[in-house]
Amino acid sequence: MSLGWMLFAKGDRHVTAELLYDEATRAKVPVSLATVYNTLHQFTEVGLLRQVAVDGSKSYFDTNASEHHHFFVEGEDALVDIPGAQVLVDKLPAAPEGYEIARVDVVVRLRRKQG
Amino acid sequence: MSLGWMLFAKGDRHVTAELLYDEATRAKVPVSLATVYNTLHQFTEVGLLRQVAVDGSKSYFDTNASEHHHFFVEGEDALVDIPGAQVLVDKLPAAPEGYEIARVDVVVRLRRKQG
DNA sequence: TTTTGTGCAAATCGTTTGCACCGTT
DNA sequence: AACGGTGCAAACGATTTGCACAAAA
Repeated sequence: MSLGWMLFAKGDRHVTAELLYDEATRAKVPVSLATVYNTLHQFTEVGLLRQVAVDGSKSYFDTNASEHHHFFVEGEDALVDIPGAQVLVDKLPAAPEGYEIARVDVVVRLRRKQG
Repeated sequence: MSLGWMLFAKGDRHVTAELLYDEATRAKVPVSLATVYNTLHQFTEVGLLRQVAVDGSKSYFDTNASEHHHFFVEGEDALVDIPGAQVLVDKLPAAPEGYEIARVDVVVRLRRKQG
């Protein structure tokens, strides 16, 4: 419950399990990391969160579960929403026989411009 | 070297480290998993492979390093190329100040149709 | 007392790293 | 003897799981 409030009270956010864990700890809510994971998964199953896989290691949970895409800043590991309307995917290929499209994820990978 | 042959002899492939490791073991090429990882990373640095992050856990290496996107079958963990020409992303948002777009990844998540 | 829910210690799994070994200069 | 390259055992970090405890029936 407390975790729920932390997640959704502040508007759209992208959290990693560890980030939420630290936040909870700082807020003197005593939970273990495992509990944070379990809670995040439960919210995800119910459709309140969306799990975003963007780089190999950690995974992000997005409190904005609606259709939209992401910027991902390499090296900084920051994830930023792109409003759904700003990306338009044309010409989606047909799904192979027997399968249907569950979701389309677009990740725009950013790199800090040098100079 | 042997790993290189395994990877590129069979045309376009998507391998996980573990898959390549099993293959090598079966082919009586004695390597450790760590070596497989190191080798995959070296190939990637040199631009012969492309690392694809598609779900939180394992990561895939694609022997097709050119610009193209992927189908990903949930539950089966299968990764399939979509020829580059079959996906067209319109209206890319501008990169935020100070950043440039490094790459755009599109993952079309598939689910087995029931019935 | 049984049953159901909750939280976490410990295990798991993919991945990385530091170092030992060996051939070459 | 110093150097460079290669492979891997062991460490690591993110995530999952099995189980112990507690409240409800």
